[in-house]
Amino acid sequence: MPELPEVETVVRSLQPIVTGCRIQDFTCLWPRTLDDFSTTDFINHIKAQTIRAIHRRGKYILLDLDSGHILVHLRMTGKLIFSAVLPSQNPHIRAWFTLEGEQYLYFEDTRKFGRITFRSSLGELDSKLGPEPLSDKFTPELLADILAGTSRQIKPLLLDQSVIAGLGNIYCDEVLWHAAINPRAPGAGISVRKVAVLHSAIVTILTEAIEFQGTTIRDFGFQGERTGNYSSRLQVFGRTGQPCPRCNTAIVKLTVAQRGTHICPHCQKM
DNA sequence: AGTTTCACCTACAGGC
DNA sequence: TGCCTGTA
DNA sequence: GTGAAAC
Repeated sequence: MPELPEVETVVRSLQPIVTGCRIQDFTCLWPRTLDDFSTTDFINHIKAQTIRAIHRRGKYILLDLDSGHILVHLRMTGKLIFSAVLPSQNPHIRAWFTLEGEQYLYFEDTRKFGRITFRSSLGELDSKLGPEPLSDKFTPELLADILAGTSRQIKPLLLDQSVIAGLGNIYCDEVLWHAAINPRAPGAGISVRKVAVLHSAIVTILTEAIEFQGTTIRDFGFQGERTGNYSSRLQVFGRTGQPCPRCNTAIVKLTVAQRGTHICPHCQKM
């Protein structure tokens, strides 16, 4: 499940190899991969354009072209991989860009939830997403403001991409454990002290996860066989029944906002 | 506005 | 082994 | 992981 650190890892792995590449063609085997374009319309927008830069906004991969941008969202199982060959034996390849010089940027996606689209400008995307948690704009004061005004539960709030862009299920559980906050706690009720800890947990955990090239539980990978190494640093996610690293109480799994949620019932009391 | 449920798909783990 | 259910 | 539809 690619979240901010995984998407950032993909972007960094592709950055040195795709920038400067010229797009020759695009093939789509699963039409729904293209969000709101027919394959021919999409090709008309991107054809013969050069990829000038690759970056990330929230969980979106953005390929800047001479004119306009390709947006890629990996959702649950998507992978964007650069290769000189198209793995013909792989049944999960949904689409690919043919690049000049017999090279490919292919989109592999087991569950078919991932999406690719095109936008002339990024304004619309930017306005639907909340602040980047690793930008200077994301201050403890901003987080305090976000939480102060709402009775919404903290976990679904942090997962809402229009509130903060980039957190997903894994890192949400991790940061809440670090700040010792119950995932069902209303935003407005959280103490000033815990908000400060939560802010620094968000920044440090996302930063460290990027350094470890993300978390691989099952599906996440990039550039062939490479996988994330942050799995070994997880404190609560996927550790049901194991001792809390802080107090040794057994980690419990519950459901919050329809998502599997891992907490220490002692550290994260309501 | 906020919350809940469901749909979108495939693979795999666990129980029997 | 194989089916069914639940979960990512 | 996300968006639409329904309370």
